[in-house]
Amino acid sequence: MDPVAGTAGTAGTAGTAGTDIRSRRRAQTRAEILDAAWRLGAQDGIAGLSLRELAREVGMQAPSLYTYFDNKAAIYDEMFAAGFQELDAALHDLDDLDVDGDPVEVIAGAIEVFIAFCRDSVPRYQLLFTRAVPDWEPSPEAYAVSVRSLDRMAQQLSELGIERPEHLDLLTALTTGMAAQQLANDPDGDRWQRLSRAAAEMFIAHVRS
Amino acid sequence: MDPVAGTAGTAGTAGTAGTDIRSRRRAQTRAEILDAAWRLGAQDGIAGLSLRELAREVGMQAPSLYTYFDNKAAIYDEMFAAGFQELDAALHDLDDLDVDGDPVEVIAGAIEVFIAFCRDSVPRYQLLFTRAVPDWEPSPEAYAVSVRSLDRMAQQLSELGIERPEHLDLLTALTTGMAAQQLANDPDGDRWQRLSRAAAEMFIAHVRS
DNA sequence: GTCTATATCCAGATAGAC
DNA sequence: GTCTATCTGGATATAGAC
Repeated sequence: MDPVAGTAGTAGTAGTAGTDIRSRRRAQTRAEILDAAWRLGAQDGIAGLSLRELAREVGMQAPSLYTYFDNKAAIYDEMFAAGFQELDAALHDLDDLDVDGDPVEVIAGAIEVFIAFCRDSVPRYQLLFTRAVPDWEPSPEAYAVSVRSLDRMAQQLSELGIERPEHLDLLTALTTGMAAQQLANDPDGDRWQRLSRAAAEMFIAHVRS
Repeated sequence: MDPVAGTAGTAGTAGTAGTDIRSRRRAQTRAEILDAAWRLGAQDGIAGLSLRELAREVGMQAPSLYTYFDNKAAIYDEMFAAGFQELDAALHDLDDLDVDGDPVEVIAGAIEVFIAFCRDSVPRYQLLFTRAVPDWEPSPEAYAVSVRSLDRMAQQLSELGIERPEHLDLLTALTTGMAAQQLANDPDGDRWQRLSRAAAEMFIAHVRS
């Protein structure tokens, strides 16, 4: 009943970082629910997620989910924010190459990683980068997470000398377009992913011209 | 009651090209229904189309729609095929430039036209180029229409000397990516559309290298 | 915290009278 | 060809017992 190693959380608040035994258990159940949501999203598309199914997947009845999340939109919100944090992590590894890397190598790596990230979880791709879920859009808080993530990407590019907005816009169109084509038209192959280097060469040549 | 200028259609068949008075009236009502479907799709997203709403929009009760279409999927199918025929028409005008045009000009024009086409009708864009409608995919017949349309586009590009599959794949990714970014992030502006020429220059320079 | 039962609302599709 | 009435099945969400 007492805090084990409390830092800030008050027992019983809605935070996910509580250290109280109860809140730890609660956080774990929430994580299980979100895991199950990704799993179901991979089966029926993220837009097809139903709370009944989700509850069954974690072995409870649908109304019990409301103990852990305010509503369905809150579940999407948490998944959305978590997805961008995973994108940050995936792109963070590229930082090692930034220092003395050829821009072509860095951009090629970034495109490659981005497409791989999208392929790694189709429902995550749908939730983060398409408007696949009707009647839902990220809450301001969740949206802020995505903005920060994209800002960091722009920051990394500016360190390569790519700073003109037109260039950034071209690159985002190219990269997201390649990912979209890959998932839509060759989900099990690498028809667009293997063009990452060619795309990077094309783009850098344009920036330098 | 008698055929007016019959060519082939038998009165009462499912064809849309009948010349019988009855079948002409039927074709017109079908067209009205499809018009209304595009209109509603612009309001709530093409995925949110409901047969009840659609019926109300054309002044009938929902079950009456089944006189004109087998089911909801058949409505989507006709809209899908019609959308690609409209794309053909939009791109057909570019043929005039093909003969002696600079490839950069032709590609820039094609990108520009494609983005404009997508912006011209968001629900059409959603239906043709995204997987926005859950539990629906085009029938083989409708799909064949889209394949023919894309084949024609590839044919036009090969006349410009762009024939390597890798180049076609890069161009489709770039073009669809620009359209997607335009609609998602600047629906009322031209932030990506105005980059059509820059994108074309970038692409052609790459092809020539 | 979990359950059963239910409220409320919506969907696509069919039966059968007129 | 159009209608009313209905079937069937789904959804999110809440009330209240335990």
